[in-house]
Order: sequence, then C-alpha cells, then structure tokens
Amino acid sequence: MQRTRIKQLLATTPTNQTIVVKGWVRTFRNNQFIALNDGSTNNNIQIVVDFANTPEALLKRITTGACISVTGTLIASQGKGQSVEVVATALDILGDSDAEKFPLQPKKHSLEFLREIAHLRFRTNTFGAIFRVRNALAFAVHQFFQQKNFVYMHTPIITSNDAEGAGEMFHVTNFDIKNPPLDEHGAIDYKQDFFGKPTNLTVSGQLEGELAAMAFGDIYTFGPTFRAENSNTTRHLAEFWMIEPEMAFADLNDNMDLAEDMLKYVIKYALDTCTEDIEFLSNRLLEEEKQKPQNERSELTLLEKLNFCLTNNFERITYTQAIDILKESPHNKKKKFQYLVNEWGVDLQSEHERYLVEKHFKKPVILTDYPKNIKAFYMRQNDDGTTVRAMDILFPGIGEIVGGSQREERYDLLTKRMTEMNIPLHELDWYLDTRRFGTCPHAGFGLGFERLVLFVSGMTNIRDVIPFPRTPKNCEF
RNA sequence: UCCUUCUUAGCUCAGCUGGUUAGAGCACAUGACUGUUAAUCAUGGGGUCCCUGGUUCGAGCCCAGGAGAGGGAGCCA
Repeated sequence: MQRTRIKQLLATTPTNQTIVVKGWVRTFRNNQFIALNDGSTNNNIQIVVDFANTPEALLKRITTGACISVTGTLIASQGKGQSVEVVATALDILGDSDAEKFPLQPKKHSLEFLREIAHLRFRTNTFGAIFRVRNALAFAVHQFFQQKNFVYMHTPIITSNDAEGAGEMFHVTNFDIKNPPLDEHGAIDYKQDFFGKPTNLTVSGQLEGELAAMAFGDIYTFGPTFRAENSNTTRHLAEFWMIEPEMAFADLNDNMDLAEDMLKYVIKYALDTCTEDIEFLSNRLLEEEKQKPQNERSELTLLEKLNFCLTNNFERITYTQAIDILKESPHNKKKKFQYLVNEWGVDLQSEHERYLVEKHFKKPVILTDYPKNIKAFYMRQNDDGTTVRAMDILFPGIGEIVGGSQREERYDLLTKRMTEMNIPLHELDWYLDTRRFGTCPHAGFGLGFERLVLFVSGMTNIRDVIPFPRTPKNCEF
C-alpha cells in the first residue's frame, strides 16, 4: 500500500479508512502518542499506539528522530489538539535513532546551534518552513519568467573572464598547487593548466546573458554564483544563487517594472502556496522580537510586511533626490549618521539606505541614476555626463536586494568608458561584438535569491536560508 | 579585513571580591502513571570550565597569545 503524505492526511475526512504513513518521530508522549512528521507540512500527525499490546522492546525504539512506517486507521481525534489521528495496527521501525545521541531535542534550539548541525536542521519546524518557502520562491521565479516567454539560459560556472570587477574570484585549477609548472620567467605557466589559461568560478552571468538577449530578446539565468570576498555579515555568502534577467529593447523603466512585478509575483506565490509556513515564520519572528526592546521591534508582522509589499508601489527616486532627502533629514542635521551626507557623489552607506527605506519612505525603494564613478563600466551613460542608468532596489531589513541597469549599447561610449576604467578591451572582445553587430538598447538586473528568501521568511541571517552555507572559513557538509 | 561581545553538562544559561567537592532548567536513563499536546511525578548518570602559556599559596574568574562563534562596518546580490 502506498503511503499518504501527512499534509494530505490532515485534510482528509476520517472514515476509518486504512492508510500507510511514513516519517520521523518528533515526540513520543505517554508511551502512547507519536507526533509524526514527514516534511510535507510542519503539522504532525498523531499516531495512537496500543501500548498494552505492543512489545516493550518496540516501544523503546520509538524515539525522537527515529524513522517509522505505520499502517493504521484514520479516525476523528478523540483528543483536543488535532482533528484526525491514526490508530496504529502495524508499526515498523525503519531507522533507529539513539535518543541519547540524537542532537535535536523536543525543545527550542538556538539558530547558531542548528547551524552547526545543518544536516539535521531540516527536521525542525523553522527550517522545514524556510526551505519549503525557498522551494516555492524558486519555482515561482521560473513560472514568472516562463509565463512572459523569457528563455532560461545556463551561463557558465567556470569562466576565464575576470574583467567584470563584481568581486574577488575563486581560482579554478587542477595544478598541484605545491608544485605548479613554471614558464621561462618563473611565473606559473597556465598554458599547461586544464583550460590552458587561468580560470575562475563565475561572479555573475550577466555578460553572457547579454549575448543571449541579443538573440532571444528576453532571457534569464538562475544559478549559483561565487564570490571570494572576505565578507562576514548576515547578508553575504561565498556561494549564492542569483537570478539575472536581460531584456533587449528595454530601458531602465522597463527594467524597474520587471523587477517590481517579479518580486510581487513570487512573494504572492509564496503567500498563496506556503500560507501555514509563512504564518509559522511570522509568529516565530514575533516571539524572537519579544526579546528586543520595544523601539527595535518591527512595526509590522512578517505577514503584514509581505502584504504591504504587494499592495504598494515601490518608491522610485534618483540618487540625486536621495542625497537631497538625506541632506535635509533631521537625522543628518542632528548628526545621528555615522557618515554625514554633505555632498553629491559619495556612495550611500547602509545606514543611509536603511534610513530611506525604514524611516523615510517605509517601503521598498528603487534608487536610480547613480554617479558613474561608483558604478560598473557597462551601465548606460546619461546625457548629463556624470550619472548612469543604474538602479538598486532596497528592501527593509535586507538593504540591496536587486542591482541592475540599462546597458551601454553604444560601442564608442562603452569602449571609452572601459579605457577610462582600465578594463582591457581585448579580454572582452566577444562582449563588444554585441555592440558591433546589431546592438540595441537593453537592460537587466541581478537578484540575490537568498536575500529574497531572507525577506520572505523573516529570518535575519542569510546562513539560515541556504541549506549549507559557504562563508569565509566555513565549508562544512 | 576592522570594531565589538561571547565561549562552563547533549542544549540554554548561572557561577559573588581569586578560596575547599562547579550549579540550575530542559534533554537523556530508570521506575510510576496512562487520552497525551514541550504530559506529569520520583530517582539517577552526565564536566578537557575553548586551547596554550603566565601571575598566584590557590585560577572557571586575573594577564598574554591563539582558535571558534554572534552582532555591527566595509565590499556587494
């Protein structure tokens, strides 16, 4: 007989039907009641064991963490905490779990402790909810773009291109690093390496994405990305997943519209399909914030915050307007910023971004038209000669979740800018071909998937929204 | 990388001014009970006080160095 998933069982009208259910024991109370979970939902099904007619040796093996298979009848629960329960007629232990050694206990654990046992934390309510939400968001990303006829493009993970400047890269080689072959000058001879040249893990699929957009029109990537920055924060990972759409015949406004539509679409999808999980996470956050002083708590619950995002337009302002707002802000005048805002041209600090999003507008903000000197070479230059068609989307609690731009499609201006920024043209010759052969206005952005999961789950540390986080000095599992 | 806080039982933590045998709650084990909901009650086992060195009659506590973790900053998604 096939097993039924617990999520489905809990929604079934009990008519004494015989069912099979398999899962992992969360708790075993009173030698009689098993709370069983199979990952389909955070809710457990209660298995009732006839302990008087069950061998004691078998009862002893029903421990927290054990994997069991139960055949029984589904009945309306006689107890109060649940609507249905399963009266066991047969119970098999599929996998024992030594209660003395199993680290998950029927009690609250700290997120830091669970991070150390990331291979087992999937079995907790919090991480069950997080990773079901993550799954829903990933699926919704694909559904959103597919409905719009974007082509899913797999850009390379190993690349020889290191001219992007998006971040420090992980070197890829199969040399014996203690004894690499040297050339006549004593330098490492990459001609003898696997690819015959130095290679790295990708920091972005954007440049290759642009190539594809110049043929398919609209494309997106969704894959792993690697940055070897020594970043130790709650918002950075060395290995993370990035979504990068690229649209031909699109300007910055189209780009902002796409990003805003996409964020709203995937958040709504998660709310609709993971309602219970998000409610659970919302309550979890509420409980966690009770530990904090009143003025540090969120004004909205997680659920309210997500719904607020769906029903309000993101605030769109230019960098220049943002600087004016910050300059004139009471916060700046009272010198409450660590870095005071006095002049146009400086990069915004996180405290400034947080002020704009969390204090001034109290909603997601899209900042556009940054000074060209603080942005990448490929961004389209405005006629003022000082700013570029860049956009950053800032989210409360997360900061920058999206970074994008309209691309510089004009060959002359692009190569001039590259030369100014000391980017060797010959290394990106293939990229420049798009501008040589049938160039057109186009735009795209990069969305850090884990930052999205962070926002939707209400978690505060990015290491808790990816199954096995890779950060400086940490690559377990 | 910088600033800052922390590291004591399986987990979460307490540990006074440096003083004799290092504690609690939960978890776990044993027993009782048996429609429980983090069950309850009783009993019990469990410690490299992060590591190394130093000061001292005496260090979990003070000093130096190191490791790991949390929070903040920078870099960014």
